[in-house]
Amino acid sequence: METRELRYFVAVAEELNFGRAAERLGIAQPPLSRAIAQLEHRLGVELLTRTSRRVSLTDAGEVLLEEGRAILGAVAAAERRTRAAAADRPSLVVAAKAGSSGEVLAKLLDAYANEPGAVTVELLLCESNTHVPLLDGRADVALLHEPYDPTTGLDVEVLGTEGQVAVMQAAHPLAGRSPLRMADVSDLPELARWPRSDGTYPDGAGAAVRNLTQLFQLIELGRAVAVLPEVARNGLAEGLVAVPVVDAPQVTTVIAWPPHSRSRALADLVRVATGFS
Amino acid sequence: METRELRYFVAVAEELNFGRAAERLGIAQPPLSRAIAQLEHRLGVELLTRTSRRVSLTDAGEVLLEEGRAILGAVAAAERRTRAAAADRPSLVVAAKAGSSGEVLAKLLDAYANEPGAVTVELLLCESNTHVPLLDGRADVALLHEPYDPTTGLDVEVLGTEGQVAVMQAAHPLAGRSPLRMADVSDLPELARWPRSDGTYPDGAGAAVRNLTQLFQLIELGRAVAVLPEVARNGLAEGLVAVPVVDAPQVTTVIAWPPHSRSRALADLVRVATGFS
DNA sequence: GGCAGCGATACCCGGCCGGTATGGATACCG
DNA sequence: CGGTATCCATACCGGCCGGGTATCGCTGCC
Repeated sequence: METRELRYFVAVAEELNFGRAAERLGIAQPPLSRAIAQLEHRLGVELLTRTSRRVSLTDAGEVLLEEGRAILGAVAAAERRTRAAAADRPSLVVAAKAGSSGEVLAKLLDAYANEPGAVTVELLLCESNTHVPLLDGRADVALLHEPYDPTTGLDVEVLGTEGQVAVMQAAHPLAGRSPLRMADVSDLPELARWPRSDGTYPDGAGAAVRNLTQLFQLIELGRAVAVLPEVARNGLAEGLVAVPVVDAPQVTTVIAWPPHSRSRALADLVRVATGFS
Repeated sequence: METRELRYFVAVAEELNFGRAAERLGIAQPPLSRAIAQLEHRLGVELLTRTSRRVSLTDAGEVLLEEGRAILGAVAAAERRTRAAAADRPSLVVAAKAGSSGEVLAKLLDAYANEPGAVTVELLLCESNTHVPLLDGRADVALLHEPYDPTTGLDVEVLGTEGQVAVMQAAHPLAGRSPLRMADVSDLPELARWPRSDGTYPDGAGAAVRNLTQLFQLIELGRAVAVLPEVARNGLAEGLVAVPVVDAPQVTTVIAWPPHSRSRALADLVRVATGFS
């Protein structure tokens, strides 16, 4: 199985439409049809059911889609890491969610910079899906928040745990009540909705947001309420309040990296990070 | 980067000889040279340094070798799992080291067979490197022993922990002393040597063994001594003794599976396994 | 029933992969 | 010190395959 075949199959499986997939791949539709047919023939497995009107995935196709995405990510990662290893000046790329864990990050970078043998550290600030750059090799290490960021297939060390608070306008009806429970906020029409890992939004009435800047703007306008880790209390804007949500899941901040990583710099960074837990 | 290029590069990187690598790949040497040169050109990175007499890996080459092996394993796994998903009768393949953990395994398989919705379970008995079939998709789940089996990149649940004993002839000079320390046995000329993951043996004087049958035969002949998990006491042959080694690392038996696994059958098996810890 | 959308088929062309032959460099040996 | 064996690179050629265009056949839908 060649990566070209996997790229083609993943495109078709995601679009569920040969024409659009071909366009996305920058080739014509007939060679794509043929490539998929060849792949199915070589595997001896039917991956897609085509009624000449609608394309859908078989069970085997679902499996190959998942595996294929992982492989394509690994290939991209391999290329990036190989090039990075050839660069004479070694460096570490740290992925983190913009806005969140700013203090932990600052402390970590300061502490690491004082290490003997510290290398250049680049920051990769993400809006969401902070784990993705780790999987495709754009980052060497990431700060993630369980249970919101997926960590399967990654090595992790726990840095800390905290509860969550509901952030809202001081004038909000719930602002006076304390403590809150999840049931109090989960039905709010203005509860913020975050994108899923595929970029789509879950159904619901609340505001669809993509990053913390958007979110706080909407909260200040009274158009949104959000449940966030406790650190969000720090530097809260005028007119906003944070109310503890006692039964919200605990948020665990972890430092994560791809398995098999053997870089000295990464090991140092992780050691420093876990040192001041 | 195509998997063909990765296969070629991994072959050359492992053989460090274009001729032998080409032979192993079943192609002639010149196309292989060209393919590697093209790969280097496209990556913009020198992967191998060739003096027309000796080939060696650059730092970037080392990285790509490691990543490439993982990718090729993942590709093989994807093919196997896709085919398995197409088979109408689902089944689970469990990898385990032959001879070791026999009781745990028997209990586990019995308990799982009584589960509602249990699927057929196949056993894949390995001599060593039990984790490999997990990485290349020949197995869905494995029983591993930390710290001897690598578990990076796998999801694991701990099943149990035990100490280790030194197994030797009853006539051995150390047989009377109890307890032993690692220092007592680590210098023994007849201490058994196990293969590393690449199949080569570490240097040393002891007997080179590949599986437990060989090992016990050599121990009975007085040609070997081995440090093994405590379960090895059970059913020890006549004339052999097991002496506790107090400072040997604790052996943890874990059940491990590839991350992202979403099969119902696997989840059931893991639940059953952790249930009777 | 006509039409639009979509995948499959037919056929052609060019590039690339793989082959053989050979050159050039280096270590080894007499 | 020259000969030779070894090993990788280069040169060149042929066939296969991936990609293109044109077109057909099927299926919902107005």
